[in-house]
Amino acid sequence: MERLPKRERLKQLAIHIQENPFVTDEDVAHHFHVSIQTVRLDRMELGIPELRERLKTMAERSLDEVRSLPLDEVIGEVIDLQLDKSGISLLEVREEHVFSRTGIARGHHIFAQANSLAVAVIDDVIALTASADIRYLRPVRLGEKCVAKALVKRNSRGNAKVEVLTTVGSELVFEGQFLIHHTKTQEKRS
Amino acid sequence: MERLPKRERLKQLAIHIQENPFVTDEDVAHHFHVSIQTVRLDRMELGIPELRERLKTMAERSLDEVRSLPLDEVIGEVIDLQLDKSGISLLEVREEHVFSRTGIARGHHIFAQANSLAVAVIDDVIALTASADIRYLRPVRLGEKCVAKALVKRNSRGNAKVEVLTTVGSELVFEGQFLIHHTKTQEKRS
DNA sequence: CTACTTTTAGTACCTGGTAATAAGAATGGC
DNA sequence: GCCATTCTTATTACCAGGTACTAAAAGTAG
Repeated sequence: MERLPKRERLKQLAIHIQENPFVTDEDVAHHFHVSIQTVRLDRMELGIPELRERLKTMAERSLDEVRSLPLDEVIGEVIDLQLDKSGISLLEVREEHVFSRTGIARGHHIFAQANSLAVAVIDDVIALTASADIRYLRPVRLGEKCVAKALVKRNSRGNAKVEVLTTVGSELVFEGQFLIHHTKTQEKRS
Repeated sequence: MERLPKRERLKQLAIHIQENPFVTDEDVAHHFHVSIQTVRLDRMELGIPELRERLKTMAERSLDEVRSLPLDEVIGEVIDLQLDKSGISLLEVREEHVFSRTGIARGHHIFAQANSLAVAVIDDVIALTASADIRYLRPVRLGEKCVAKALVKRNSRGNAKVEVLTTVGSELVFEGQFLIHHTKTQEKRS
């Protein structure tokens, strides 16, 4: 590739990175026959984030689809729902939830119940789990009934903190603190 | 969180990272009340990659879905297709392909035509673009007809290199070298 | 030629690691 | 209790892929 005038190079560079988002500044520099410093200046000028930031954004995008659950996809049965306040759901552990040998429920099913309830309890069209701090206290077995109780601890604009406690009988088996990002509208279901 | 015996910590740590893939070793160390070195030893032992590797994998997963195009979603009209050899497609630039003011086609439509043809020309059930080295030579305008010609330059097991040249009339407007990953089967369409 | 713009290079620092080494602490068996 | 083993922690050197800043060199236009 021949060297381009700056304006043309900026244009081509933006396209190049857009279509090769895994590319390093060094690779771009080789491609356009300029120094790495020039590439970085160009990227700044174009407002294109560095490779690691781009990867992070793409990774987040990848997770968004997994985590965004409409109400009708809450894991378990919704027993009670007080939007922006609290909720309760029930999950009976069945064959497909457990490791085949041990009869112990796989952690991610327990998490899924809690996570989906945490999202569902937020009164907004779009609500996503941004982060979670969770704890498993006891294995859950085939046939046991998990009662997840969600409590909205805090709900500022765009961010909500939801605590979910899951019990079997009176015994606590799982607890989680979920940070939920949501759009700032206050009406999800009329 | 109380300190856990190693076996229990390994188990919990695996779950924690799985469900919080954006978490740093430092955060994990705080969470489990152990040193960062211990977390790293644990991660190694569990075979869990470092944060940046995880992000990269997730980002790649994010792109996979975008890039995988079945034949019936090739952008433009397939004129000729010699599997594992060559292909030709035609794209007429319409209103929805252009910037509203300038009548110039947005680059990514041109790319999409080429990319989808490059993927389609590979005789395999699953073929994905791994990387591309492309060049726009001339803007393409509303109403112009882009003829993309793909030529398979090399096709070893799992990897193929496909060159795509796009012309308007006899004028070259775009060229690209695509590296296509594919599963190693040799029969996509019987 | 001169003023301005662009490019290049170098330095210091950042983040989030890996790898290797070694000492300290904890644990279990005799 | 002692000793061997395992686990934990810390330190050092290094890596990759940057940002931020400074300054000199090169290029461009009037």
